[in-house]
Amino acid sequence: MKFPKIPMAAINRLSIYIRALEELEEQGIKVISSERLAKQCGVNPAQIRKDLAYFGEFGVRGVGYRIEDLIREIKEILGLDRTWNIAMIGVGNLGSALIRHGNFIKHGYVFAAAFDIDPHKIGKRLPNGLIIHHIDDLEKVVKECDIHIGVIATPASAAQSVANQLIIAGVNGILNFAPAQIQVPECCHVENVDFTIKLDSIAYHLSTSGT
Amino acid sequence: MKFPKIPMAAINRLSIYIRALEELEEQGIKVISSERLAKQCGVNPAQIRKDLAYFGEFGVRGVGYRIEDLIREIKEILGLDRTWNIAMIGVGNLGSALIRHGNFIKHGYVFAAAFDIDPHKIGKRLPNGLIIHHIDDLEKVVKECDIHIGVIATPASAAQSVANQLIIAGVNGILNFAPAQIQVPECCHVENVDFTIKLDSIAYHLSTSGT
DNA sequence: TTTGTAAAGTGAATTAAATCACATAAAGGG
DNA sequence: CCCTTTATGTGATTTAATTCACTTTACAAA
Ligand SMILES: NC(=O)c1ccc[n+]([C@@H]2O[C@H](COP(=O)([O-])OP(=O)(O)OC[C@H]3O[C@@H](n4cnc5c(N)ncnc54)[C@H](O)[C@@H]3O)[C@@H](O)[C@H]2O)c1
Ligand SMILES: NC(=O)c1ccc[n+]([C@@H]2O[C@H](COP(=O)([O-])OP(=O)(O)OC[C@H]3O[C@@H](n4cnc5c(N)ncnc54)[C@H](O)[C@@H]3O)[C@@H](O)[C@H]2O)c1
Repeated sequence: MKFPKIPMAAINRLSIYIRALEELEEQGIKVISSERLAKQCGVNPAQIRKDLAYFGEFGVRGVGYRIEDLIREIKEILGLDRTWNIAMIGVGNLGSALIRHGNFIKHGYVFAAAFDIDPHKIGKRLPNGLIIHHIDDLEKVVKECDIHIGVIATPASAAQSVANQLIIAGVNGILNFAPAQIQVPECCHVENVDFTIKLDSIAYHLSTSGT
Repeated sequence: MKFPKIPMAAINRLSIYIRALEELEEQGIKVISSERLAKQCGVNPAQIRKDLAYFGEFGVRGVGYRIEDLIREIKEILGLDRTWNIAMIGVGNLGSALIRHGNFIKHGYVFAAAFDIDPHKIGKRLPNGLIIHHIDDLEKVVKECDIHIGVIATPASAAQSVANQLIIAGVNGILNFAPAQIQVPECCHVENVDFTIKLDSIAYHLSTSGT
């Protein structure tokens, strides 16, 4: 295959495929066809084959994909053949729930540091052992802990300033939970999570389908 | 305009526009052009005009959009000219953080009931006054409280069974936080929220841009 | 070894979405 | 009252993503 632009949607689907493949592997299944995998993921079989074809040939014609190998290959494509250290900014309601959550570590994401601006929280120790640092120590701690991803769980009003601090500290990947549109330079990649947009979409569907 | 299929992406953008418009309104601005709004939302101006054109004509040529009116119109399009009662299923880490969060009510989403299966939690009262019901009382409570949306915040292993119960209870809108692909009938609309997919996307970008 | 079959890989066709570019309409000033 | 400015609304165009349909290849059974 030549040099195609890879659709972002394809990247996101790779994550979905991994989830399904890991589940199948747990069930002891060794090999799967694009057709069966597609059914499980709710997509078109050709879609799976094309998504994978952007990166190489991973299947065996007439047989299917060896699950163990495919998981490893996709993880390599996505950069998940390593762990990623994450900084949590804003240890409130949501931030502490995320840190407490055990699922991230299973996928190689490690909360390696936490930050807040509230004097009552600074210095406190979280259940998992992390100490809450002052946001002004961000740059120092990011270096020390080799952090590459920042999660913004502050109020929306602080989101842009926190993003700026992250970028100065050399963090180029941001997961933003605040309902704010943050501006970052080219080098930085931001993903936004906004539950209310999802709820709005549900509300739209319920309204238009006569419920 | 005739009868175009409306892209789902357009619906999601309407939510984004509302957020921006509400912010502008707070700043005392009355009227805005598609160009300025587009800048703020990080999209193409023609995109905004086209998205709105699916539903009618809301602007004034040569002038722009009256912000107050446009907010009202978009809310009506999305079905946000009312409140929506929500049931939280699974009052754990994440579920309780969501219930505690004040932002949903501002957008007209009300947590009207909470459910769990853990005997230690059933009957307990949450900070906001809600009592945690047993999941088996779902159908009854859904009727009593006029609930139309269910939020699944249980472990992935319980997600499908909870979804089934929601549908039997007559809930046709589901926001699913569990990392599971749930199957529902045509009449039901599901939105999935999976943070690890977003993290995977960040990892991919960091890996491929030589960081 | 040969042959039948299953399923990956892929160029072509289709479908969908985003953007352009211009005709159109409102507002304001001379 | 007309002319200029401005920004919407939209058909045409471009770009992107998905799906189809066929070719290729590996394997297994005879
Ligand atoms: N909690 C939820 O369920 C939920 C759901 C959707 C969206 N969100 C969004 O996530 C964000 C966090 O929500 P929350 O409920 O945890 O809020 P919260 O108020 O409980 O926590 C916010 C934390 O950020 C800290 N903070 C404020 N400014 C800061 C700064 N400049 N640097 C570092 N820390 C700072 C505060 O001290 C506080 O501890 C908000 O933007 C909210 O809109 C939350
Ligand atoms: N906490 C997070 O930050 C986070 C992040 C991403 C995804 N998730 C996902 O959200 C879900 C919930 O996460 P959590 O951290 O809150 O887990 P949790 O274990 O803290 O809470 C789950 C709750 O669901 C209840 N439950 C289990 N089976 C049930 C059933 N059949 N009916 C009703 N209630 C039931 C449990 O009793 C428990 O109270 C999980 O699927 C998790 O993977 C959580």
